[in-house]
Amino acid sequence: MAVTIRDVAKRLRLSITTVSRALDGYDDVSKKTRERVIRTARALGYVPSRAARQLRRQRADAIGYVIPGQAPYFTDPFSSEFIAGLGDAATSHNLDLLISTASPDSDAEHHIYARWTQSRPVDGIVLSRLRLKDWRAKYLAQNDFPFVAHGHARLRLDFPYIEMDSRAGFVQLVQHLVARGHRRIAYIGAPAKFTLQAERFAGYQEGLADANLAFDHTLVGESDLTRTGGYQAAQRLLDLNARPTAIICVNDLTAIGAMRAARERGLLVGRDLAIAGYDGTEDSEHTDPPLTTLKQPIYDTAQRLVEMLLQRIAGNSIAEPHVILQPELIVRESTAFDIAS
Amino acid sequence: MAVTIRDVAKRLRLSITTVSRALDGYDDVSKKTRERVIRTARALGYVPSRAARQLRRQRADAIGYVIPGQAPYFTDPFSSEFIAGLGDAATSHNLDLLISTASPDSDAEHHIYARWTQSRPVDGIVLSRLRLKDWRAKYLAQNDFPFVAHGHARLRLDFPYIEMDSRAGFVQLVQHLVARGHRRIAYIGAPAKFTLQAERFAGYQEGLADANLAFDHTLVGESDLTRTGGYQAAQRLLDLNARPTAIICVNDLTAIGAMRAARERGLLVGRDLAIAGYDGTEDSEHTDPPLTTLKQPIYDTAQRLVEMLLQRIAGNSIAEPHVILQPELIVRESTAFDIAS
DNA sequence: TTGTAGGCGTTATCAA
DNA sequence: TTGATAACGCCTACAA
Repeated sequence: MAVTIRDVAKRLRLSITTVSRALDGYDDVSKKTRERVIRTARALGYVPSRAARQLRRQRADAIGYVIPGQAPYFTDPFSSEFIAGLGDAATSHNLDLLISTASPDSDAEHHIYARWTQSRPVDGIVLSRLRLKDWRAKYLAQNDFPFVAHGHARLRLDFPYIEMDSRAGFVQLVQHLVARGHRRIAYIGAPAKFTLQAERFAGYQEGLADANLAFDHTLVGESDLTRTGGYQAAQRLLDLNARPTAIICVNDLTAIGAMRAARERGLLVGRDLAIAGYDGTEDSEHTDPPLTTLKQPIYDTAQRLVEMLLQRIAGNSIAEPHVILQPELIVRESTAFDIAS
Repeated sequence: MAVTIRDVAKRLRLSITTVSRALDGYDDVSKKTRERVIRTARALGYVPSRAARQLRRQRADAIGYVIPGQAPYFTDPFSSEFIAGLGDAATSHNLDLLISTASPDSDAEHHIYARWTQSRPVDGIVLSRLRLKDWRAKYLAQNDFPFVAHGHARLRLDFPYIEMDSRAGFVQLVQHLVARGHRRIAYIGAPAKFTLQAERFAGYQEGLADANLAFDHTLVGESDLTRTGGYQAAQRLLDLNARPTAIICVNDLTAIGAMRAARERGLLVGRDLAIAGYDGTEDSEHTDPPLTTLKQPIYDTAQRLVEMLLQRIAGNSIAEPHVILQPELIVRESTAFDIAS
């Protein structure tokens, strides 16, 4: 058994009350006693039992995050950078981070949220990859369970979130391609239920409209946000009679898959075909050629979300509950050259 | 406040003892009572409090994993696939998975392991990316804290692990390159303290010796297992007067960085320069050209490690405590062609 | 400034 | 087959 507060108290011939208060920094403990307590506690290697503290204080000092995605394609750089941000923020606040995995709208997903809200191993939850009608947001709000989100939903619900103005980003991206002479610009998106798809697709369409380019539904493909999904969707687009000269992808992974499809057809990306992504992950710097992308600050956003969540848990109002950030267009070689139209 | 066992008992006019035993499946409860209890518990939405249960049973029903690496370069596909495996296995055993982040041998790393062993929010720990003299293994063994590892250490310590025979894999890889006509084969590794480096580097050297090729230390570079690290190390190698015709990289990320360095020098990977990696992550399928690699079953290994850890926690002996797996050589275009020597 | 005592929600021991 | 009761380790109102 690990050393408990009792052991510390016994050693010092003090009551556990005094030890507890000394360690928690109450000011009704004499300076001398406090020092003795702290020294002894450290010497004995005393760390309060998480479970006991949780039970007594009725909070877990932990937050939870469920990784979206489907085995075996979990290798999403977005998630891992996001988790890193959550993990570091959690550590710096002396919180635990609980992680689970579940694919969107699966039984497993319902299970885990039910368990976390009932059994309370976490005080709050971070949501990502929101859906337009996100049942998780509804459910958590109904149960009055603290949560914050990366992105928002189309629900009559007010909750704290940070979202990217990816719509504006995609408009900008289309402009960039149009300026390079592109007229047949394709789009590979994600399933319609995701907010990110709704917004990025809207940006794509708005960008076309701004440039007086007709929307052509045959130039729209769908992926599942993975490399392989992008690869498959791009194959179809590139085999069209009237092939697009540019493909905008819903994220970097999709773009990486699309680049592969282009190569297999002997197309030189950047010259014969422009390809762009979204996220600005490290991958995008090292593709061949380097990938034009819209960069979002994943790591920092995750950290900031934890701060917001802590405010929510503490019951404080959040200074800026709805944060909207602009993605940064990073132009690289994959869209660097003018297309003769 | 959530519904407690008391509420269930009160509703049924039973003692909390009976309710507890009924729900935990003890056989000294009448069938009828058990059914009533289960029905009512479900109706009320009762889920046992994690904290109370932990305190009473003296176990957390949770396992922990610390992601190795340094912000902001956490985007390591190995880690994210590993976490997915741990997460799924944990979920299927009704365990929580606690995640933290710390760079190797940092203060933060010492901190988190101390906290986890003392404060006991987890019953056991999974270690990865072992170091030759891994203080974590020593520390956990000393404190008699259950753990399993991906890879092993050079310590007089017996603990359960799963490791890849990456040494044999690299020997095989060198053979493959030699058969393609390569004589100047370079190696980009990781810091020497990592077991994976010791083994892969040994395999590289052994492969050279088997082929009667002299070892040339100028052909050895070091990276930090990231794309950027691989990129930088490859730059130096490719600027040598006597340039290597092949580069073996300690992992896929390093190889991806190396490919970029090659492209920037106008070298066609696969024809002018062979490059190979290790891990067999999804990335490797989509590089230009697709990357030859040694594939290890990251997801499955993580799941299997959880099973082993559970045995350790339960105090059972593990049927096969030291598992050694062979990586699978996947030859792709990045090493597909013969080199004229 | 320090100590006593009760209870957070469970499970385990023992008695009925 | 069921129930009363005592912990698990900690925090805190209240008493001294």
